Amino acid sequence: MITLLLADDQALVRGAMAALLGLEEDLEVVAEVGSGDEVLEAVRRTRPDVAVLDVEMPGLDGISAAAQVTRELPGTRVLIVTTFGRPGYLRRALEAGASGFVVKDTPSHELAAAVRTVAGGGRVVDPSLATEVVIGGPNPLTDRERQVLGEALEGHSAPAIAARVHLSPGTVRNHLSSAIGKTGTSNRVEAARRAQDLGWL
Amino acid sequence: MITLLLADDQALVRGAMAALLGLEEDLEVVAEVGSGDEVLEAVRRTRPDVAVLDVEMPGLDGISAAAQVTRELPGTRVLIVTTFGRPGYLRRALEAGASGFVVKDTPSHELAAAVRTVAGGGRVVDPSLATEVVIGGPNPLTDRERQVLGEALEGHSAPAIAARVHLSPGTVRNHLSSAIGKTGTSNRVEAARRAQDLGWL
DNA sequence: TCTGCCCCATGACAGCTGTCATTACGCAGT
DNA sequence: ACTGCGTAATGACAGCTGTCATGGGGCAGA
Repeated sequence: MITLLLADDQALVRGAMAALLGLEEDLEVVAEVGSGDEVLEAVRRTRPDVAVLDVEMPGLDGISAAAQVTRELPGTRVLIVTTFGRPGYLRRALEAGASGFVVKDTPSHELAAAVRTVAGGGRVVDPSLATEVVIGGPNPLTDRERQVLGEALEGHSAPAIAARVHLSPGTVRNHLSSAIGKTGTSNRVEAARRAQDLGWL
Repeated sequence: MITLLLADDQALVRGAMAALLGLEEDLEVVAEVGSGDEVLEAVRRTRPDVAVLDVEMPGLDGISAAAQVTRELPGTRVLIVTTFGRPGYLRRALEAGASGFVVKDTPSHELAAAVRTVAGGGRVVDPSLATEVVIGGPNPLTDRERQVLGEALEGHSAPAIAARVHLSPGTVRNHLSSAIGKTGTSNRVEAARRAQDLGWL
C-alpha cells in the first residue's frame, strides 16, 4: 500500500484528486493540506510514501515545501503537480529534490502511474518541458533584476520601485533595461510576463 | 439519477472531479470535454441534467458556453465552477443563464450538494462574491476602453495598440486615461489588472 | 594581480505616458 | 430641439521609460 499526502490550495481540486487516487487499490490518501506551510508538519506526522504538491499555493510554494521535505524526511518522495508548465518550475523542482513533475493537463489515469513510479524510486518528468529546459538554458537574470522585475509586474513605476527596494530610480531603470534585453522583449511589462512564463521569477 | 457533463481544460482536474462526483450514488458523469467549443455539441448529444463548466478554457470560455446551452437547450442547467472568484464572472455567468456559481476553494463535498440544488431547479451562489457584486456595481467601462485595456494587458505601447485597433495613438491614450480613472488606479498596468480582477474585461 | 561580473549611481537623449482642454460626429432619451 | 454619452481626434505639458555612456565599489576565479 502506497500512502499519499495531497497539497493543493483549491479544496475542490484537492478533494477531487483524493477521490481519484482513492479509487486505486494500492493507493491511500493519508493527509490533505491547503497550503505549503502545512506540508512539512503533515509529512512529519503521517510519513507518507509520496507527497503530491501543487506549485501555486498561498504561503510557502510547493517547490519550497518540496525542498523542506526532501531535506528533512528523504523517505517521502515528492511529486509536483502544477497548472503552469513553466520550464523554470521544472528546473527548480528537480533542484529542490522532487522525484516527479506533472502538469494538470495530463490524463487523469496517468497520475496514479506517476505516483507509483515515484514511490518505487523512479522519476517522472513531462517530456515536452524537459526539452524546453534544455533549450531555454539556465536563468540569466541577476537577483536585482528578478526583484525589480517582480515589482514591475505589479504595475509600479520606476520611482515607486526605487522607493520600495531602496535604490535610485536610475538604477532601477538600468536593471529593468538589462532584464528587457535578456528576455528579448521591448518593455518591462512584456519582460515580466516572459520571465514569469519561463519560471525566471 | 442526475446526469452530468464536465468541462475543464485540465484533464487531471476534470478526471478527478469525475471521480469525486462518480462516488455519489445519485450522480452519473455522462460526458467530459476539455474546451468550451465542445460543450454545446456534447450537451446536444448526451442531454445531461447539469453541465459543470470551468470559466477559463481554451477557445470558447465557460460563460459563453453557458449562454449557448441555456439558449438552445434550457433543459440542461449550468453550474459554473471556477478558479478565480471575480465578481464580474459571477455577474456575467448569471446573465448568461447559469443556475449556480462555485469557486474551486469550496470544500469538495459541497460540489455534489450544489449539483443537486441546481438539478432541482434551485440556484447556488457563493455568498461572499454576491456581496462583492452588490458593492462593486456594474461594469463602468465602455467597449473601447475594454478593448484598449485588453491590449495594454499584453504589454503593448499606445502606438502599437493604435495600429492594432485602427485608432490614433492619442485616442488610445484618451481611452486608457479614462479607464485608469474609472478603476481608481494610476497607470495602465494597474488598471488592466484591477479590471481583470473585477471581471470587467 | 588582473579580469570579469554584479552592483550602484549619474547624466543625457528620444520617445512614450497620463492628463487636460477643445473640437466634432452620431445616436439615444427627454 | 436639447442634453447626454460614446467615439474620435489634436495639441500641449510634465513626468516616466528605455537606452547608452561613464564612473565607481566589491568580490570571485585565473
